[in-house]
Amino acid sequence: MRIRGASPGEWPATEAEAIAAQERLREAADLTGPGPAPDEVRTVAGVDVAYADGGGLVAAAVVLDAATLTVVEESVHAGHTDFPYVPGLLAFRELPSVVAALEGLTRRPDVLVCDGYGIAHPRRAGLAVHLGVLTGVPCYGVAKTPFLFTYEQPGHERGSWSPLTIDGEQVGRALRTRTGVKPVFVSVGSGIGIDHATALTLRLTPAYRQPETTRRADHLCRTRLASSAP
DNA sequence: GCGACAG
DNA sequence: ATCTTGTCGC
Repeated sequence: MRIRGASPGEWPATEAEAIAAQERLREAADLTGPGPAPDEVRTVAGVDVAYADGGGLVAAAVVLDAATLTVVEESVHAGHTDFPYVPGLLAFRELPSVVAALEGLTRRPDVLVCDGYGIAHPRRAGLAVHLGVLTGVPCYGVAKTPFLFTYEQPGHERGSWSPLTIDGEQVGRALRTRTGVKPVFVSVGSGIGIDHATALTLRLTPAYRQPETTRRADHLCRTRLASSAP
């Protein structure tokens, strides 16, 4: 898929620049409307990155058929990053390689699912917001561990959820994807509402806590990194 | 004031 | 994220 505006020319080099860029980005997010309903979603793409020592990395994008959860297409990109991991600035570390992996796809998926957060973020500009704005593809995030918000434990049953709150504002949901298993944290990025994001996530989790999209992408980049290690 | 903090 | 042994359960 082709991605516009991914020019590395004005990529932030410092934390201050990155934070300023996020303040502007949050204005660009499309947080209106429900976005595509699960039944309208034909293909879903998952993205993930695996890191080596010294900045080496492999990014992967995997497109699944939303109905059968079958792999339709895969793309990997081996590269590196100089941006360190800083809580709140994950996007600047992962985005360039993720975009490169997405550009290797021949199709434009209907929805994008990534690791980490969307608006459940200190500046409402998590990785899913960046990706959604940059690609124009409806995008949301599914994270495994809590970040900067408060929430009540959702019900024990698969499908139950509770709101994620920052200063009284709802920024996502703690969603139980498997009965009796720790919840995941869903927050929208751009182009899709939390209801459809929640419903789609449940369709993507027939057997495991994490969405199949994430599992496939994780396995792909991890395997590729291992087989290319020194 | 200090620490914690998606991956 | 990554580094790691054994262990419980289907």
